[in-house]
Amino acid sequence: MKKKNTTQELSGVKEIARRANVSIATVDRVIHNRKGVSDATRDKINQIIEEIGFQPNILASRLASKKINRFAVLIPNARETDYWEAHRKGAERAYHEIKQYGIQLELFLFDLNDKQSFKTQATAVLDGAFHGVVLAPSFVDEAREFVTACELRKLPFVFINSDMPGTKGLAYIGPHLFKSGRLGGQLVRFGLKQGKVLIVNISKEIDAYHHLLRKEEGFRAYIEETNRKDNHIQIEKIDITNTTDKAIADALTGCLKQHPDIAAFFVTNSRVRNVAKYLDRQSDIQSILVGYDLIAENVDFLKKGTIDFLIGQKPEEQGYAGITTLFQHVIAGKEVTKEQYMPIDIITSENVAFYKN
Amino acid sequence: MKKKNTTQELSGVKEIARRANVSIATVDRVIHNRKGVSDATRDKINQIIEEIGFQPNILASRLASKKINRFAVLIPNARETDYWEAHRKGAERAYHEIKQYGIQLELFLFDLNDKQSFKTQATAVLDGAFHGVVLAPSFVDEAREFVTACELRKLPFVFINSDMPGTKGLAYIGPHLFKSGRLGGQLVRFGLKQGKVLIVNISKEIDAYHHLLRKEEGFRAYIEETNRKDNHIQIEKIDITNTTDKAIADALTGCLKQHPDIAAFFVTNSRVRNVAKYLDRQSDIQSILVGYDLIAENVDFLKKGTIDFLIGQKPEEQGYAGITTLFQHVIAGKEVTKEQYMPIDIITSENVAFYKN
DNA sequence: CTGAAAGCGCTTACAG
DNA sequence: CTGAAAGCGCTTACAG
Repeated sequence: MKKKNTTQELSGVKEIARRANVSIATVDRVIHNRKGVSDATRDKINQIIEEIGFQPNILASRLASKKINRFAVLIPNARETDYWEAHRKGAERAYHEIKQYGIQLELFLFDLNDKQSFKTQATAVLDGAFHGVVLAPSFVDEAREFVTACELRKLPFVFINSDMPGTKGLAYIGPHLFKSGRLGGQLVRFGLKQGKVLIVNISKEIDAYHHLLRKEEGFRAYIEETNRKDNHIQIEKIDITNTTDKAIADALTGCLKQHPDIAAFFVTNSRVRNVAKYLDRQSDIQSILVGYDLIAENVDFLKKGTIDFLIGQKPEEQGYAGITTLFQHVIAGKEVTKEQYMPIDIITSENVAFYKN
Repeated sequence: MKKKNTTQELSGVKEIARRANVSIATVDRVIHNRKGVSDATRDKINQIIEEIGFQPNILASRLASKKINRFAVLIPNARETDYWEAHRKGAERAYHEIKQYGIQLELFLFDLNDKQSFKTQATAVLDGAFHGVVLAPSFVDEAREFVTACELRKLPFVFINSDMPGTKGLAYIGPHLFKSGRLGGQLVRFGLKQGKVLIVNISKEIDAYHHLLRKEEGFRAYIEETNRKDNHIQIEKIDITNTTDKAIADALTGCLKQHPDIAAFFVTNSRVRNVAKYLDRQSDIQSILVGYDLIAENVDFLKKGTIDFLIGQKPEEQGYAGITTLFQHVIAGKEVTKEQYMPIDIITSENVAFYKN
């Protein structure tokens, strides 16, 4: 049998119970804010907890408790690109690290081209008896409705990839959209000393996707700042809401006919692949191209030289941090950082090998 | 009292013991390769472990075991810059996440300008009864001697920041030095369409610091590749081993007298701050400056525009991964990745705010 | 070479 | 409102 360590019996529920002259069951009740404890006892115990700086042993706690916590992940499916695949992988990586603590993970994937699928999946989450949810609020109105329901049910939620200011989310994990746009401006400026640059927004619903517009604003802000000195850059812009290859090509052709002197392109999302594909065919054009996200097609164009810079948004880390943030809040009961801005990675053909996503 | 869960008693030492007709103490002996078990029993138990895919519950294991594992961190002190401070912070962050598993951490800091201090600290580590060590092999010969001693004592070690090919380290965690140099070449090339670039190595002992030379090689390789097309870039180089402000300024002045047409500088380490300080005083010079590491002074020059790009080497993550790698190997008994190349971050004035180190 | 039993620091029914 | 005791899945002396 084991000798009991009598020298440093200075922490733990047992010591608290001893000092308060109660049983450890009562201490446990206070620690977990369960009812059925007199105010006097509660106060006394809380004071002792303060005094000795009690930190519960999470190992023992999880081992003894058979309670299961269920987390839901509500994000787009990865039908079109592997961008959202990375979020999923990150969430699952975090899950594997903490599942021993009695966590279960469930994925709810919706179609980025179908609002209704978001609603369906969101309802499934609400019906599912979860203890926390990580979501990408891709459809603004629907997402707002969903998180309102979460608030009612006291179901904690974390935003990833883009946020919804004004909601009571536990945290936002993703890029600072405006500053990410500013960085795009700077990158274009490194290559383009003077001339015309085209901002390209490509998305089915550009009203809803205001996160693209926040990038555009950042981009404009940076360029305008530099223009105060030399006024060398002119900005044009185009919104493309029909996302087929052909429609995008036609839109760009139309635009270039109007502005044949466009020397640089800034594409506000991973759709830069479409612009790259288009430019690649016009073999005579040698323009600067900056866009977003390390999806496979984009990386090919980066290596080929068609794309100069990709801005990385760390989707894998977003997924990972979404889950660990829930864990910190729900299981460990710790304070979490409300705004978790990811580093905005600059990727070129020379360092792309070291970035997974 | 609790009801026992009788439905899924399909894993765990108890089940193994039941199937093997032995006690759980014997199962424990086999799991931990302790001796005092007959071959027949051992084989039978191992087979059952295979069969049911036994995964020990690390929570229960660490809770029951009062064993302490001690890790040592052997890195430079942060006297001159906060670069090595970041390594320390990363190691301590990892430590706080896993200390509940019975880990202790001890720091052994040496002076980058004093080989002897490395030797002293290395000896202290060897004398200290550790179960793992993370080290920066800043002094090549001394580090080689140290890790040879580690191998003899079966003390696992992990390299961070720069590696020592040919040693039996558990892992290397840091940048791919050659490719980091190539990236430097690409960044210079973005701004310099043609002209002369100066490679600057600044370090007390440049023979020992061959990691600077591996960056130089990468840089040259990239520039030579682009030169095959247009031959627009000429490379000069200078090694500065006297690292006082004045000596560096004098060396640069001498060099610029010889080559007044130098239009870009590539500094192979965090000493780019010295070059920036120098260039800042020659207010007429508008050259491109690329260097390494997000130390405070460098960041100031980046924001000011004196430095165009900083290449980040993720010191904090290096320290963090060093400790978690040891943990995975020593505590969790898992395979670890031998080469853990960090992403090579490109930092500009616009995205610097989102990188801590 | 092997086993019975106490213990790690908590949580959970159950009884009062 | 409160406590005694069993249990989580392991590890550790100790006795044989």
